[in-house]
Amino acid sequence: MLEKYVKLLKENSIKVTPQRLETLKYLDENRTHPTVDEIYSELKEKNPSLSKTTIYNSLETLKEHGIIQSLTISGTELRYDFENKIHHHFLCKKCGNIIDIDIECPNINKILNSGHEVEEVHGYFKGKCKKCMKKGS
Amino acid sequence: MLEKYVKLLKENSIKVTPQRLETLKYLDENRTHPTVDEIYSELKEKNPSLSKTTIYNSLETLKEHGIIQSLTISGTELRYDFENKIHHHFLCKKCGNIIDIDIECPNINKILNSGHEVEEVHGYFKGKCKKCMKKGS
DNA sequence: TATTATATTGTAATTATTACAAATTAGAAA
DNA sequence: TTTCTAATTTGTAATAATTACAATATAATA
Repeated sequence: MLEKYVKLLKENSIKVTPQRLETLKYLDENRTHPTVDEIYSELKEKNPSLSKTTIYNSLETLKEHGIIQSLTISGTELRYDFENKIHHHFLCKKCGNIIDIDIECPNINKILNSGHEVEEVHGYFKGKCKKCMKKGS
Repeated sequence: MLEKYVKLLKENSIKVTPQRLETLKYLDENRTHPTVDEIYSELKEKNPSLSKTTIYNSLETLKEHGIIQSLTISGTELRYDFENKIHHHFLCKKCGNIIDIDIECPNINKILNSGHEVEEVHGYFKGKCKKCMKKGS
């Protein structure tokens, strides 16, 4: 069941540890762009000796290798995304949910031609989501 | 000299205070997307009794009224921009500079049609800037 | 000029993240 | 399988950004 994640780590020459596997599994199964604290709190249930520093370290390592990506959409805390392909995000200021927006960025080529070397592309929209709009208030 | 900023505040029915004027002036004259601390440190030179909380409050008020915008590009701290029209930004991971990228976002209409209400649009690119590329290393 | 709601100040609290040393462990080599 | 070592995990302490809040001061109105 964890084979998928073992493979991911080995392909990237990253040592396979239970903490890294569980972190990956959590991100894969929770596509809600969780915070470090959300990941930590959940995983600590099953592994009480888990340290939050380990979560920080694991996420950093996974990100460095391009396996996952981090979002700076909220401004106050980092959020993580198992999906590592470029896509956009919508943050609802009302309910706090972060919604995936699957659109291409047609501007990347312009940037590439500008002489800068692009490693990350982030498209963030912020406002009130469809659901919250319907609810009114 | 500060008339420009007085006008901006009055147009938005915001009380005119020296702190707000100086904050606006600083942002207008420093298009480097400064942090709260940078703004505070600089303005404190001329006004030693200035409180950092005031800078936070002023920036929040100005942002609420759409006079300035905040950037969450770095993830660890907010940055502020006098330019309030939609444009993109490039963060160089080497030198830390944030460069304005004047491109349109052709995707906004897609989002608007999706049922979400969009208040902010952020386009962030991260990597190594032209200058740092030339320097090598 | 007097009044009042709002803004500023200063301090303390909160929250996210990083630093770091000691203990543990994954994976290579014997 | 056992040993070894570099890398990882853990736990605590430190740092940094932001927010809360009460007391004081001030802008703008009457």
